[in-house]
Formats: sequence, C-alpha cells, structure tokens
Amino acid sequence: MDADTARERILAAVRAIPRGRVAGYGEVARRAGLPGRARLVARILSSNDDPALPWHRVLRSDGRIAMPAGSAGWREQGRRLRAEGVEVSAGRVRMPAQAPDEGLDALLWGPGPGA
DNA sequence: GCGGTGACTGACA
DNA sequence: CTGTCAGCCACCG
Repeated sequence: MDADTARERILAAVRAIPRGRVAGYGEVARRAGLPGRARLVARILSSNDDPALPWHRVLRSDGRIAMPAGSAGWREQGRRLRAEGVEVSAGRVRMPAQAPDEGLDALLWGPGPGA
C-alpha cells in the first residue's frame, strides 16, 4: 500500500481507541495492518493537524508518554488523559497488565463498535 | 545516493 | 530499576 493509505489506516486506528483507554504505538500500527511500524505511527501523530484526533491516547510500549518529560506536549497529554479518567503518574499510565481479569485486547480496545 | 534523526521496540546486560 | 544495541522506516540536508 502507499504512504497515504497507511496514514489513513493509522489515523483510523487511533480514532478507534475508546475514551478513557490507551494503546501503544506498536499496538496501533498492528491494528492498522502495519506491524512493526511504530515509528511511522509516531511520525504521523507528530505531523497531525486534526484537533479531533485522540493522539493523547497513544503511549510507548512501556506505558510512558513518548514526548520529552516536562515538555508542553507531555504535560498536555497527561492532562487530557487524566481528564478522561486515566491514571497517570510521573508521565506513566497504568497499563492493562495490572487488571488480569480481562484479556489484554479487550482492555485496550473494549467491546468496541463491532461488538 | 548517504548519513543523521526521531512522539518506537524488544532483547540483553 | 538504567543503559546499550540492533532493527525499524520516512524525512531532511
């Protein structure tokens, strides 16, 4: 597929993250049908201009905010996440692994529109 | 074409 | 826990 299609899919995957939930760059890439393209996801978000895109729900694989700690974007992301009820401490989000009752996939994406 | 860079990641020490 | 390393890939000078 071409670069434009890839971007569309990635943006769609990001938009699919439910409010109050988070997903990793690699996870988003995988959901977009582009496994291993975490860096592409990061690049897309960094150049994104859509104010409606929930970019703040995308985190690094270790649960930490990807931007430089203390930067404006870093603070903004933490603020938006907490505003949605996501627990954030020291720039880190509580990962789904701490809630073993449900599958990781279900926790990340929930029932979603397809269920 | 080439090397540097980055909102990345998993493996290892 | 922190650091280093090799992959990764689009973009830029």
